[in-house]
Amino acid sequence: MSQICCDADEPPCHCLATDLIDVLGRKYALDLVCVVAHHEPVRFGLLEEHLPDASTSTLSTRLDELETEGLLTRERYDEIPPRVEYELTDDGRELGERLRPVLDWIAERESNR
Amino acid sequence: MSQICCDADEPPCHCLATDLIDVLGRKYALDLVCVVAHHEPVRFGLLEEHLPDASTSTLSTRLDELETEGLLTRERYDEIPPRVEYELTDDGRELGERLRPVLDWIAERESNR
DNA sequence: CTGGATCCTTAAGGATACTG
DNA sequence: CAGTATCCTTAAGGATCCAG
Repeated sequence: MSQICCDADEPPCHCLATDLIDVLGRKYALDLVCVVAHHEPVRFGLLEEHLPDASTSTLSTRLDELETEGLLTRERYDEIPPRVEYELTDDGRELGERLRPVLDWIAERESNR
Repeated sequence: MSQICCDADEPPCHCLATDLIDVLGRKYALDLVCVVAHHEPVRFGLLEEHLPDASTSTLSTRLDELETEGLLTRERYDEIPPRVEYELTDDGRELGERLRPVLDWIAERESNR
């Protein structure tokens, strides 16, 4: 935990107050990282199918935020009808891999009930 | 990502919609897991010092939730003035360890700006 | 000291309609 | 198809005060 929090004799640190943590805490953010990781390149419509509880607008803003945070890219193809594809950036994949043990553990723990 | 999301040809999964993910997404939840992990057994007052932006009530409810989720324990000592100590459960420590690579990466990424 | 109770504010998210 | 714009609801969180 050394990098995560200060030592006992140090003044309190606030290392976790980052924009990224903030964004990842919002609804469907982790889900999006996960779904995109597994289906990239993935279109908006498929993301909606995977997250039917999320409203269009929420999904849209979350994707914006994740793009702003540099975790994924949005590629727009000028076709009719329009097509847009989302992919993870290298950072997004790195995060996804580090997230995996956490989410696996949570899923496994959930199934033991 | 196999455990986290369905295969491309399967119907969409919703494996991430768990109470735990929900709670961990709330404000200061990750911070608490981290601070408790590094300072346990830790008293309420010290948690407040570490998270000065969090209100007393938020901290309190978050601790309740984390206890309900089985991630930490609250030990009350009948003294005057009262003393309460928080510790992680085995599950809490397990989560903390799996969270570490994620948070380390975020912190490191943050510092490269 | 450790909160619980209360009240209040804000912002996150949902529903819907509309457009390039 | 892939959103954006708008409006609205709800719930999360903050501030404050009080109590064991």
